[in-house]
Amino acid sequence: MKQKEGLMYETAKVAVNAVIFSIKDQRLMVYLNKREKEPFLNYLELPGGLLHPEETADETLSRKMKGVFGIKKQSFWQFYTFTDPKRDPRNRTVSIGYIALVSNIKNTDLEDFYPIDALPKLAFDHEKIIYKASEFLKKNVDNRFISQLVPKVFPLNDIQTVYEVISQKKMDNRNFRKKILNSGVIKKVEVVQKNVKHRPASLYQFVFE
Amino acid sequence: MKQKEGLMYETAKVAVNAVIFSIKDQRLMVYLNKREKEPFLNYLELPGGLLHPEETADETLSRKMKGVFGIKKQSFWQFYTFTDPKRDPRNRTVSIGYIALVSNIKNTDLEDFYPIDALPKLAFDHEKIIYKASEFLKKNVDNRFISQLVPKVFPLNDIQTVYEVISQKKMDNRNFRKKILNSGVIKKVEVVQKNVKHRPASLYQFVFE
DNA sequence: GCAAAAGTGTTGTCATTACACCCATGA
DNA sequence: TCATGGGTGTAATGACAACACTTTTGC
Repeated sequence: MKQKEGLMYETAKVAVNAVIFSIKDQRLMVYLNKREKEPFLNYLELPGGLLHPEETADETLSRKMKGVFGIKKQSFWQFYTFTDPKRDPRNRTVSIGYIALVSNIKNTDLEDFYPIDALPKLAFDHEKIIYKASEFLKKNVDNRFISQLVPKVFPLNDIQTVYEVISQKKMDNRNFRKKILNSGVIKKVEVVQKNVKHRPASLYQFVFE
Repeated sequence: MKQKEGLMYETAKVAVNAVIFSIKDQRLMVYLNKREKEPFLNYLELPGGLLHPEETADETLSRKMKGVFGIKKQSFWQFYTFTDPKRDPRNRTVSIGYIALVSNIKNTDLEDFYPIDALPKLAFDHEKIIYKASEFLKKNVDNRFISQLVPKVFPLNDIQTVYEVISQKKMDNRNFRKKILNSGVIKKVEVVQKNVKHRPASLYQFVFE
């Protein structure tokens, strides 16, 4: 139960990795970059990076996410730390995993999102990190998360789709509407959809203080 | 979004710390040791230690917990990683926090458990770690956790107390019994309490496969 | 008028809450 | 016989599930 100091203890690099989820065409997507150097040259990988000397992991993530999809401080969550001694073949690196959720994907970024149910082989242990992240997400389906995955205003049916994709089950449309409207977490706004080739939907927004 | 390699990145020591909870006299208790060296000489601290070169954090924790309260592999959970650059005044150390739950405290160990609502000043950031751990516990009240906090067989009312202490609210005794019995997670065993100076209680056990 | 998605109510079942008294034992 | 915790039932309320058709728009 006591610690011994000594030469037997190594040090490690400490990294953060962000699993940035979004939803497109009723599929859960994750943001990946192509590696441009060894190891794992040309493999896809999660964004991330090493902690600077004076930074907390949250600060590292903020820095790395600056300007990316408008991800702000309150919209990411630490979910697990990966410590397999062989996870980086170069030297020992532990990775602190974060989840972030984004809604408004610019068209230029769209090609960097991949459906999580059909990923190729990724760099390092990033498949494992993504798997653990989606388990976490599913286990914590909650309006705070959901609200990150839709734009500021949205039709009710869109948010139902988000619930369905994350929880991986279909819901009854009437029951869903009753429940979310009675819960008081969303309210109607005074504009409606335009330029859709069907009946325009009323739009809603979350009412978090 | 891309990583740059270079001298600007430091390395860090990586530690685990275990927040070992138990319940005594309807209070949530945590296991602490007295530090026998600087820094924080004579302050109380959480048990833990540094990762060895070939270990995952889980393995480090298993090693440290070997023989301690009979804590086995399946009975601890990683909950958060602490990365404040100043959390250890000697050198940079990140700490991966784990929760463990124990029920059978031997009398000789009793004095090492402290009620979490009246802790003195602790070593390092261990107060913060304990706070975060109890938040996690409260948010994840669940039979898998609860079953770790009671002996193999127990009276129904004991387990109600455990629920009450963790969720921090009182429950109605009749409703609690109905609910837990209907849920099918516990079953009666064929012995009853003895040597109590009141009506002896029937005893139950969890029925996890 | 057709395609496409939006929107709407009722009923049955089940889970949750509130609530107060008698029982079995040891001292 | 008293103190201590163990053990029990019923009624009201609220949440959730199942279920099918009409509405509004663009083309």
